[in-house]
Amino acid sequence: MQKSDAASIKNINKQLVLSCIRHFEPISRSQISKRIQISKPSVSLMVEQLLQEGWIEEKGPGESTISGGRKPVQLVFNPKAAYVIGVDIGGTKVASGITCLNGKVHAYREFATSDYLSKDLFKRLQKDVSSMLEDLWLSNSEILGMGIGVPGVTNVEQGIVLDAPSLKWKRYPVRKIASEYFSFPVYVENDVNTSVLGEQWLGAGKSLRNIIFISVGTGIGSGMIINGKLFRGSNFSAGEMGYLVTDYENAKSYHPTYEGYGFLESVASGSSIGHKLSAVKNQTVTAKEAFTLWKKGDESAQKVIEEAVEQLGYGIANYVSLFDPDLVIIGGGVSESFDDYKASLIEIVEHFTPQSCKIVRSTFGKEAGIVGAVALFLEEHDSIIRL
Amino acid sequence: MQKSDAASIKNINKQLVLSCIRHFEPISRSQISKRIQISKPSVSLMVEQLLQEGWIEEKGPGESTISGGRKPVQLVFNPKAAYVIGVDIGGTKVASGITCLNGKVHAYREFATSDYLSKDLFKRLQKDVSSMLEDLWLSNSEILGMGIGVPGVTNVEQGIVLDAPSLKWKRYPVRKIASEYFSFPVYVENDVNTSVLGEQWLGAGKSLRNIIFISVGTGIGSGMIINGKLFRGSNFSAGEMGYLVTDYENAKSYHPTYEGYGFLESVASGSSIGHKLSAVKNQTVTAKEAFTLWKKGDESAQKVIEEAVEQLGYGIANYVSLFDPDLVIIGGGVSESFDDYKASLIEIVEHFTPQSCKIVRSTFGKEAGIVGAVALFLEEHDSIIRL
DNA sequence: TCGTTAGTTAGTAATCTTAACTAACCAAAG
DNA sequence: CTTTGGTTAGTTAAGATTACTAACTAACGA
Repeated sequence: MQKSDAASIKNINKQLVLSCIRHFEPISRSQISKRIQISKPSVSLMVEQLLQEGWIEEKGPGESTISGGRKPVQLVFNPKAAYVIGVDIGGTKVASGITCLNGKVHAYREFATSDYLSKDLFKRLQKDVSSMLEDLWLSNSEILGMGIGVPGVTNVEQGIVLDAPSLKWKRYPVRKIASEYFSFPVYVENDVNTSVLGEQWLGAGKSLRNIIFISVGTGIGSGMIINGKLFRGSNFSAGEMGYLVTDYENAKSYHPTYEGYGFLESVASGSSIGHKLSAVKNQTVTAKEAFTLWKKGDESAQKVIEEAVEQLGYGIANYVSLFDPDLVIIGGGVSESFDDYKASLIEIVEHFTPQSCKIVRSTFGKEAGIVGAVALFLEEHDSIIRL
Repeated sequence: MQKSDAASIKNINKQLVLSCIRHFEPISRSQISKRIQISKPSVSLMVEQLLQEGWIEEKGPGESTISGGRKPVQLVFNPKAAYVIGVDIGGTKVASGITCLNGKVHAYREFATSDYLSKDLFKRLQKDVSSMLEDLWLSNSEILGMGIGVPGVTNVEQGIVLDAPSLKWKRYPVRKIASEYFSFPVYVENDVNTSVLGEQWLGAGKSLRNIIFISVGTGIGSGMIINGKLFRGSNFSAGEMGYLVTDYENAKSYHPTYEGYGFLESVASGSSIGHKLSAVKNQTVTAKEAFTLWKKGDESAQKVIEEAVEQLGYGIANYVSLFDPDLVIIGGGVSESFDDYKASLIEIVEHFTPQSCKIVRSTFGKEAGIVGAVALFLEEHDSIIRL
C-alpha cells in the first residue's frame, strides 16, 4: 500500500478525468462531473490543465438537451499528444514502429536479427528510430518511451532479459544498454506477454478482465491477463504452457530438461508437426507444408495434425479449467490455419472443461508485436496515460 | 478506478498506520513516521484516533537508542478490539467459531449438516453463535461480521451459492437468508478459496504473493492467490483442478458431464482410490483403508495409490507450469498421508516443470475452515482491518 | 422573459506538511 | 550529586494543496 497525499489525490482524479474523456469522448465538463462524481469546479480545473498540457482538445459546442439550456463544450482526447515506440525483437527480424496514443502505427521499420545478434543491435535500432522520427517530423521530447518484446524470460522491473535462447541472451541488461542509445524510458517483456497486453488494449480481448493468449509456433507459449493485469508468476515464468503434460503414458519417458523444451511442445507445436510428418514421409516437411498437405487430403498429414490438435485441445482445456477466463486467443504461426481446426479444438475444450469459454484467433497482423510492446510501455510506465 | 478525496486519503493513511503497527509491533509513532514516510504530526493524529477507537494500545516506554534521547512510547495492535465469526458448512458437519483479529479461535461449535439440510440450518447456526457469544461475554456490537465457507461454486458479490451438490443448494441466497438471523455483514465463498485465504493469512503461505492450495479428498479442488489476491475466474469457477486431463489415451472415452466430475478426479481423488482398490479386491475399501494397506505392504494398494499419485503429480506439474507460484499447499483428506507420497510427488513435479516450486502440507487442523472463513471476511469486508 | 443547462467564482473544510517547539532521556563534566 | 549538552520522541502552529458547496454568470430554446 502506498501513502496518499494531496498530490496523489490530484493525480488520481486527473487520470480519472482523462480516462473518462478517452472512453466517452466527446463529452462535456458537466457530464464528466456527473459520471465520475467529482464537483464541477474540480473537473473544470483539471480539464483546464489537461488542455494546456495538450492531452485533450475542445471540439466546439454540442447539442443542448430537449429542455433547452446552454450548449456544452465537447472535449476529446488528443491521441497525438505524444508517441510511443514499440519494438519486437524476434529470432529472425527486429521490427520497430511508432504509434500515437490510440495505438495507430504511424511508421514501421525492420532489419534482420542475425546480422546484429552479436553486437550493435541497439545501435542499428537507433538508426531505424531516428529515421522514423524524421519521417514523422517528431522530436525526442514527443516520445513517451519504448516498449520491447523479446522471445524469452524477462525481468521487467530490472529491465533485463534472463534467458532468450533464440537470441543467445542470458541475463542481458537490455534497459541499461538501451539507455546508452535512447533518452526515454525503456521497458522489456516477454513477447507473449506483450501480445496479450496488445490484445487486451486494442484486439480481441478489449477491456476483458481475464484473457489467455496462446502462441503456437515453433514452440508453445502463453501469456495471461488476470483480474485486468498481466500475470507474470513468481519467477517471471508463468504461462509455460509448452510444459503441460497431457499424456500420462508417453510423458513417462519424456525429459523436458534433456530435450530443452516441454512435453506439450513436443507433441503439439509447429515444429513437432513438421518433425513427425517428416519422419513418416521420410523427407523434410515444415508445419506449413503439413497443413497444405492436409487440406489436399493427405492422410498421414491429417493423422499427425489431428493428434497435435487433440493434444493442444487438452492443454487448452486444462488451462481453461484452472483459469476460467473470458477468452482464449490463439496466435503464432500455427494459428494461420486456425479456421481449419477450430471446430475440433473447441469440441475438445468444451468436452473437458466445467464451463465453456470462447476461443478466437489473434486479430493483429505484422503490427501485433509493435502494438503489444507499446501496450507494455503504457501499462508499466507511470504516466497520466494508462491502459 | 475510484475518485479520491480528503476522506479517502485519510482512510488510506490510517489503514497504512494500522497495518504498520500490526506488522511491526511494538513500534513508536516516530518509527512509524519514518517507515511509511508520513510526517510525525499526521501519524500522531491518526494514532490518537486509533487509540480512541480501541484498535491499538500504548504499552509503556521502550528503550532509548544508544545515543540517548527520550524513550519512545510503544504501540501495539489490540487483537481483541473486535471479533469475527467463521463458519465452515461441510457435507457432514457445520462448524463455527469466533476468532479475534489475529485469528485465534476463542470458541467453537459444530452440528451435523444432514439434520438441517432441508431447513432451519441458519436458525440452528444462530443458536451456536449465541451460545458462543455468551461464553465469551461478547455482545453483537463487538462482532465485525461473518465469513462462510461452502463446498460449491459461489458468487461472493451477490452472496449466493450458485451450486453446491453435497448440500443440494442451487442459486441459494445465503446472504439474504443469513441477514434474517444475523445483524452483521455476511460473506460466503467456496471452501477451497477460504482455505487458501487462511493459509495466506496465518498458515504455510504467510505473506506470499502467489499460492496454490489443492484439496484432495472425495474430489479434487483448488484455490489460488495471485498477485496477493484471491483469484476467482470470470465465472467464479477458477481452480477446477479436478477437470485436468493428464492422460490422452484414457481421457478420450471419458465424459465429465455424464460422470458428474472431472477426469483427474476420476483417477487421483480419494474416492477414485477407494473405488479402484475395491474393484481389484472385490470388496469395499475406503481411501483411508487403502493407505493403511499400502503401508502394510499390500501390493494392489501400492499399485493403485502410486498411479493416483502419479496422475496427481502431473496435474500439479501442469498447474505449476502455468502459474509459477511461490508455494503449493496440499490439503484435504488424502493429505493426511502426504508424508508417504511426498517424495514421489515432488519428483514428478520437478521433472516436468520449467522451474521448481515448494510443495507442503496444509498446516491447519480442524480449525482450518473457521480461520479460512474469517480470512475471507477480513479480505472482503471494507473495514480498517484488512488482511 | 422564463426555465434550463453549462461552466465559473468565492469562500469553506479537510488533510497533509514543514518548522519550531516542548518533553524526556543519557552521559559526561564539574 | 548536580549540571549541561547532545539526542530522540512527540506536539503545536502556521501554511499549502485539494476538493466541496453555494451562488453566480453565460448561453440557449421556446
